Amino acid sequence: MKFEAVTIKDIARALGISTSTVSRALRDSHEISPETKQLVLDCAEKLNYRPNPIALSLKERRSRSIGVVVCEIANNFFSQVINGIESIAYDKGYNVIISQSRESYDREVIDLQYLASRSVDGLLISLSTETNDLSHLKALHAKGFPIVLFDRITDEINTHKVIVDNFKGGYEATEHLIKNGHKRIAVLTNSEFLSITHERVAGYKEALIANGQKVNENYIQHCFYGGMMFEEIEDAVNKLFTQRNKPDAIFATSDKLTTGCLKTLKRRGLKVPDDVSVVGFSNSDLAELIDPPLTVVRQPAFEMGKDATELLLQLIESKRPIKEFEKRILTPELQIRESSIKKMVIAD
Amino acid sequence: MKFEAVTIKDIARALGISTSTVSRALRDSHEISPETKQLVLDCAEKLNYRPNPIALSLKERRSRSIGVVVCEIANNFFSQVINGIESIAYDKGYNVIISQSRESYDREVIDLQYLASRSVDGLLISLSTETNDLSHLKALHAKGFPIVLFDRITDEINTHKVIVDNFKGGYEATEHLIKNGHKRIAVLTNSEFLSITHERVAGYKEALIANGQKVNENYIQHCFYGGMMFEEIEDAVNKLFTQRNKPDAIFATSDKLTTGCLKTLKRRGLKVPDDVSVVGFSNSDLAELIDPPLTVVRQPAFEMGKDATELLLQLIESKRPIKEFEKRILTPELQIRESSIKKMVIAD
DNA sequence: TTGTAAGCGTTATCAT
DNA sequence: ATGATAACGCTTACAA
Repeated sequence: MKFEAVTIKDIARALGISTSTVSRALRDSHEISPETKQLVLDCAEKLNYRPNPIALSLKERRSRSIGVVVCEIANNFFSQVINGIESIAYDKGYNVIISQSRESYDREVIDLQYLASRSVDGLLISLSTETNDLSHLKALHAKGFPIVLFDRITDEINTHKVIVDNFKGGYEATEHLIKNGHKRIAVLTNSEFLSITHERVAGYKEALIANGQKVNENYIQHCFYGGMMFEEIEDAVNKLFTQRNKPDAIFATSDKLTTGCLKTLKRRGLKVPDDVSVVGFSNSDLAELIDPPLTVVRQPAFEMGKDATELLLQLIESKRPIKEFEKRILTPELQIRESSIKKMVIAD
Repeated sequence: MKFEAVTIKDIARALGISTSTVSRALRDSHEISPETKQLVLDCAEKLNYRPNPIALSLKERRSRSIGVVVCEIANNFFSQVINGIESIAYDKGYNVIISQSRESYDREVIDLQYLASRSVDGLLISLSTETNDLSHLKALHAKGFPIVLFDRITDEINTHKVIVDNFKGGYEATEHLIKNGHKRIAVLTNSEFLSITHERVAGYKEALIANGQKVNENYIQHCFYGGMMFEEIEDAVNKLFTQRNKPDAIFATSDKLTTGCLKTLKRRGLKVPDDVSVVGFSNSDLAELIDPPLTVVRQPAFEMGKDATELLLQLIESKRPIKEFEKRILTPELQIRESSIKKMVIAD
């Protein structure tokens, strides 16, 4: 009882004309008589004809769909990016096919391979935390497959990229803590494989140095899986607080790390900001309702999704090869909510 | 410079054999000599052959992809549902194509039509707030197109459905407020078109009645667009607090309404729970970190996505028509965090 | 203006 | 065991 869809053939048969005529009439070709055109259009309407996009894809060698690979959908930042992606894709008549790497290199490779085997016209990808070897992406890119990297990027592949100014985000967050008198600022961050880690930590370090503070490697805690399992964050935070010189502030470099950090501190009975101040990357609505309202670095996620998609469609639809690849750098916003940061006495 | 993909033809040519032989070898047909098979396999490997899923789709009249229509991706609840959907789809080798109605009936119709025109094998949908007329879905369903409804469903279509026990969620949330002595409990809810609205409000009303309280229609505020624009929530909350008999508690029936409600109260300078207690549906991680930690009704969103997808794939892959459609009802969890609710003196 | 036929990549049927 | 051919639904030279 599968439903048989109406094809161009059915219309042709019904009208006693050829399929090519029908096709032309539907595509509004000028080389067709107005009468026939109307006839076909009416018939198509009556039979509720819908062109088969798959047949079209086969013919045109394009699917009008783009693939998206992110580590996780259920994440404020990425779901907002996807929102941006979908908004542009919808406008341009493209489908969005989503798949999650779940921070696994193997899954990323599989996802990529699957999507790229011509079921999508191009790819938007934010690398998984495990991804160190980029041969899968390189191979694809070398074949001329349109790819745009966003958020977690790599310099090993020369294509369009969209990121926020992670250095700036890290710098400003740290600087804000310093300005409030903090002297022992720790950073809770992701895998060292990730570009965002380097950039945000670099900003952190630079802010310390620019303000005459020393970088203390013990204050830098990496969560390899970015907190996919909560215990990872818990361990990292615990490590920070079991050293002699406990930090007086923490800068968390991602949505998940920020939430996890707050949760862990609460469990340890540490008050924010009385015992320790916290600033983190966060795209959650709730940051301002948290106890106390949190100072956060907010990323223009929606815009990132839109930009990345625009660039990708540009790649897909451009006839001639792109001369130079664009690296678009958006600006993150430090949303200051004073109560979340303890004013320390600045003695010097 | 479009990359030319390797086809079965290329292998055939390279080996000087026919495409049918290649096809058979790749599909591991038994009616083929081991030598040829090995030859083909090696060659395919060498040329890095990938079957073209589009050609396959055309042939098999199935795309191995499913469509998902939700009002919004950047929403804790829905992104968690999508996570569940993706997890099952991935296991079963299906692609997930997402599109957002953005609470617009027109977009929902377009999305549906587009997805259903044979580019997906089935559809998972949670209705938009504007959706009152169901003819688009009915037509599709009547044609035998596999559809599973989740969360915001309708009884007008006889197919598999997955929801949480919204009545129970509404009942327990309200009951919890009553148990703490609240006498003037308002409800902030969605459009009257939505099933979730009816069910949750019904639970609310029933809890009131069961506890000897009267239902006050002035305490029931609907946000037609579910808070897509924040002002809507602000207006609704403001209405609650400009009547003579101001509520002493609010039950918010969705993620977005809960957040928006808290935000509005804060803007109005109303303290939770000193001035008004709040309980809401919420799937945010941050509920427990809010000030004060919020008592919420949490929905098993991931499970909902998984269940809906399983049912859909069952529909898609079943040869014979389903005898009876299943309505799966998951259980929401009332996560009580006492500090968010003011203990009122129970006088009677 | 309209029809015929080839082709997109694959598999299934029928020969050989 | 292998090859030729048709078919999936559509577009587009090329003919008529």
